[in-house]
Amino acid sequence: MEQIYINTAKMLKAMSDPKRLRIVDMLSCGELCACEILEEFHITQPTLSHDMRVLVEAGIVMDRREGKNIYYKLDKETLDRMYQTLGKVFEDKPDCICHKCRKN
Amino acid sequence: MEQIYINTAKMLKAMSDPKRLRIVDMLSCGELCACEILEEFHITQPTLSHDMRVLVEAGIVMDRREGKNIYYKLDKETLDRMYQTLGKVFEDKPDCICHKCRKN
DNA sequence: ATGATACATAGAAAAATGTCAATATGTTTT
DNA sequence: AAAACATATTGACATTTTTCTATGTATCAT
Repeated sequence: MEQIYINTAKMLKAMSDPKRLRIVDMLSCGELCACEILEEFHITQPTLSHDMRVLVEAGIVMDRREGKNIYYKLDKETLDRMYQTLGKVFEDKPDCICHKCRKN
Repeated sequence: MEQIYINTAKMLKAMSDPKRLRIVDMLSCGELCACEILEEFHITQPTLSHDMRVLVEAGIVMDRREGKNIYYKLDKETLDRMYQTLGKVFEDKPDCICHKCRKN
């Protein structure tokens, strides 16, 4: 399987949970620390910590420590690339496998 | 959790598997029957059948029977709406929760 | 009708995921 | 140094997902 599908699928998977998708939405306009995010959900702190790690490892979110807090923000460049890639996946393409099939 | 996140997350989840994402890519330029898709993967027929059902149930793909074959194609309208929604999730928004947090 | 072809369903096993309570780590405050 | 605070890690358990083999169903060809 080509790497592009693997990478993109990993990011999609990270956002394929309603609460993680909402977290991305919350982060889309700026940084938030874990405690601010936690307030919006009925989950325990370790659960959020795990969810944030999923987003960070997918490359969607970046984290930094400031004193006691960890601040999270979107990696807009990565997210943008992913969005563009996804657009291409949805688009018609002249070299698509289905055209090969149709020749038979 | 708001329905928009639930619906969108469900579609993302359906595409969060590399092979299913590739199937969407293959379908982006036209219809294909199950056997044509199957040729491109090293999976059994029941596995593909299951994957296609995931895509259909997410609303991403439509199916129809023609003789012995089942043809699959993308539901472009649904996919387009999802893509637009995702774009809005990634965008900065004036009414974002993070602005509320920042006021405190 | 029979057999062949294309796909779906059922059942099962292994792997991944989601979630929690308990505890550890790093940072600030006192 | 001790306490308090914010977050991470560990270990456990339940649920979901992935994938297979075996079997069922629908359609076509003979």
